Amino acid sequence: MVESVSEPASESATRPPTAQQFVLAEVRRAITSGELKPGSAIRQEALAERLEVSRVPLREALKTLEGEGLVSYRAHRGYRVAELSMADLREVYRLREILEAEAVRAAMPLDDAVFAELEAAQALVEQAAERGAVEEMARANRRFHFALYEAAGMPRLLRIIGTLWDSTDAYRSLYYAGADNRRHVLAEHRAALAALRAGDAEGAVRWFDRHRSAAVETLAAQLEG
Amino acid sequence: MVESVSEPASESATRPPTAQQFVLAEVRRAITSGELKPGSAIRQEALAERLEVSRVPLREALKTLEGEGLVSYRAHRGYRVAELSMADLREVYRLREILEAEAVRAAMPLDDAVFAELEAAQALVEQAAERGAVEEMARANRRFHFALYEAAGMPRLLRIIGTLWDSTDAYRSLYYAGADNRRHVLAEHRAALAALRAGDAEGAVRWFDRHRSAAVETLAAQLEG
DNA sequence: ATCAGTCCGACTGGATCCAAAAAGTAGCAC
DNA sequence: GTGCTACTTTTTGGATCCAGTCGGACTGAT
Repeated sequence: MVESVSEPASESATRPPTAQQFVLAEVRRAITSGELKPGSAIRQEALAERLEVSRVPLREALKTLEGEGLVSYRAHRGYRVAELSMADLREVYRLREILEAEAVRAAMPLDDAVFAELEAAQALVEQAAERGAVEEMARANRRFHFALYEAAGMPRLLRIIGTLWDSTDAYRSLYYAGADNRRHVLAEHRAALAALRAGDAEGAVRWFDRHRSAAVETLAAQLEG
Repeated sequence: MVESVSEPASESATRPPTAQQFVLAEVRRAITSGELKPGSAIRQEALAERLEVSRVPLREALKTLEGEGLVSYRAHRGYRVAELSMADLREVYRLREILEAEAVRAAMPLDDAVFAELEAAQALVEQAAERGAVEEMARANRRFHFALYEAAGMPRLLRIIGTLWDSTDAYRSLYYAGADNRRHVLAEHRAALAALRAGDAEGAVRWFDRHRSAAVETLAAQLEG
């Protein structure tokens, strides 16, 4: 890799101030994008070399990912990319159902800034869906949901929901790959947004529940078949 | 430290197979027991020396604790023992309310082995309470609650609840220090257990809610005053 | 041919050393 | 006396090196 001396911000966005943060972001991306396959062993030396750092920051990043459940670890055997069983997938979605409902309720009533952010994010989701840009849609979708969850003002809840999302990110892109699914997402977002505008928290919660159910059932069918 | 060659199990229980696991357990204990005070900086060199390991395994243990929210971290400034604001404390208890209710419902109906474990744990809680053994009571109490939550068969949920407990462990001991509080705990446990025996999940959930409310309100009064 | 035991290679775990960043301190100008 | 700057100290971040463990391959016996 060519390292510019005077311009540190050469590659995508600014590179984090420490190697472990850089590695953390990079490995998380590789896992959630499916580039590193579930169940596969992580060879520290090889991966560290590929990222041009030593094993020390890599190991610290892996410890963080272990805490998030993205990798599993056994002493003297190293790290593996975590595998999600069907039971795990359903558990994650069940927990999201409970926790995101709480977040939505706690976020109400929403102020104008939140609505603005929700609408901006939704516009991006729509654009990406139209173009079939799966990765971009996943990003915009996350921004949409988390704009709402952040408004709850519950940092720990936000963090937990975030880790639940991370652990299923690889599957989410799979879901967005279907054009029908993308249409569903848009319709559900719009309906939830309308409920939120009407100040109807329970209505929005119900739409988000449908939103998740549709995703998990589709994925379950796809993965089992 | 004197290391026996033939008998590795010299100090309390068997020492973990890796230094980082040993350090993790030790630092977690020090934080949850209040030995390391909230807000204080963690000097890696000093702490590593005290535990007779190098900074590397200590740093990996701290990364794990960061994931659990027991310490906070800022690049180039190091780790600090996390401070719980009143808002944090209330958020933790609110999340526990939601998640533990889910665990109780999912655990029903309980089989005999779970009842046996619950009763064994409760007996220990009663004994410890009578003797005013705060630390021991905290341990037995945790065993009681988690026997129930484990029965839900939801590993991620169990883990999340565990981290929420960890983050408030230091306060829990404070609560148990009051004789009145200990009496409350016993009564609430007994009532919840009776509801569980009757197959009444919602009744048990209500008792656990009271259980937590009593604790958080008492603590709030104590900490604000 | 199968299985037990041993050995060797590969990989992880940990210690030490070095680099870089932040915090503290002293000196200087105003 | 105050505020800024340069320098020193302290502490964290990272690289390299060594030790310990695990798993598989090889050997030999039954």
